[in-house]
Amino acid sequence: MERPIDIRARILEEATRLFASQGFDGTSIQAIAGAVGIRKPSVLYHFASKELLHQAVLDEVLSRWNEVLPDILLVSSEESRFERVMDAVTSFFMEDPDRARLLLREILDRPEEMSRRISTFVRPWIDVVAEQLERAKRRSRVRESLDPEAYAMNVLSMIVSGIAIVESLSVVFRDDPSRKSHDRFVAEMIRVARASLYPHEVSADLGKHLEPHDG
Amino acid sequence: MERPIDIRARILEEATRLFASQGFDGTSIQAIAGAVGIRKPSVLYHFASKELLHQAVLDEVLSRWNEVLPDILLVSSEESRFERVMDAVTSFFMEDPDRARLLLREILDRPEEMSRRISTFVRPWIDVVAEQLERAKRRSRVRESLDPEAYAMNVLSMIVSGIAIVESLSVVFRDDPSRKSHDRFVAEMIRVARASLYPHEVSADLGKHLEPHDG
DNA sequence: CCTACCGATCGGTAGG
DNA sequence: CCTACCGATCGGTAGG
Repeated sequence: MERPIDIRARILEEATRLFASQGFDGTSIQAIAGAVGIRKPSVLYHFASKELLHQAVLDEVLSRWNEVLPDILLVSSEESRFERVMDAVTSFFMEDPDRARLLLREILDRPEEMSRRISTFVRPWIDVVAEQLERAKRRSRVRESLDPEAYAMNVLSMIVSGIAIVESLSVVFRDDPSRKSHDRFVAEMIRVARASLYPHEVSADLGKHLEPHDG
Repeated sequence: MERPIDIRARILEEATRLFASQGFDGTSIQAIAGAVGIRKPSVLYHFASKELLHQAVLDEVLSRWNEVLPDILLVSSEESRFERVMDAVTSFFMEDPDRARLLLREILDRPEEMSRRISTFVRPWIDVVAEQLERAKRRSRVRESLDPEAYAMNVLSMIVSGIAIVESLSVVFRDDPSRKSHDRFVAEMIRVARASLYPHEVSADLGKHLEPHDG
């Protein structure tokens, strides 16, 4: 039972989990090896250095991001593009909150390196979305006072950070059934993003991302 | 010139800066000693262990928080309380973005410990603000669909995270005069928080936090 | 993929 | 506040 299958993938999996929760400096190769069930030099056989393993973990997250986003930009009509992108980004990070924690840590740990990555991976579709919002503004379909680029970056930042830390924030809620306050926080995050976009009240289908939890 | 004055305060100052930018695990006592201009064991004379220094750094940030917030809650009228608290929180973290980075790192590194601290330091005034928002909702002064507790936590999360990482996100803007895109991001953050609160368009005095940079 | 081992650095102590 | 030093752990290598 449970044959090795692909040790390299197992190392990446555990490294992702540990880097996300303990940080790069807080995670030893020893700890990763232990989680996989092998010895330290075996990890270094598959990834020549800790830094290269770190790059591989980041590359995996960013390449999955690149699998999802371009399709959505192409497929969506201009009208629904922003909503679709926001839904896709939210789903992407809620699917595995370690992605959000990992990227947030990277921004804190290596701000200049991540600035370059953001230019490469984020700017292209921020540009597309911002352009669409700009046009929508001229047609008065979104608020006059909205700053399209700044708005798009704020929504992205809010989603990534929010999903990364929601578990620790949930203690504040007077709720109890564990998962409930997590969902309330995320649903309100989406409401804030939408409500600050449109000039009028909207009662859109909030909370659609939460369905998997509800059953 | 530049006499020692208070070495203990200097250690706290450099430790705060380094913990915020490199993280706890990424900062050695050696590095802190070097920044202060003393030797490693001298740091450990003033703070018996790295962990105790870490606690002292956090305690200082949280006690400054406690100096500012309670007064604002007491002084503000119920009508303006939320706006006042949001302004105070924004000012607090923009005054020294290391505070935001430090707290964000703590939430990522020690989620359970920080949950307890959040219960102690944040919940009390989230409760007050949420109660006010609840009453305002009944009087239809804020949006029907708004979840007061979740909204307050989202705004707090957005402010802390946004200020912590704004420098890395600013590369996306087509701006150039360096500081400008930083300000645009923060101004839009405040606009998003306000616009998603009220049922009607508001043209409040946005960007008042940005004055120090402009003048 | 392992055992055995490397120099460097870690947090921390002794003793002044 | 310093020099000198401790054991433990770090990332990484040799060699099979």
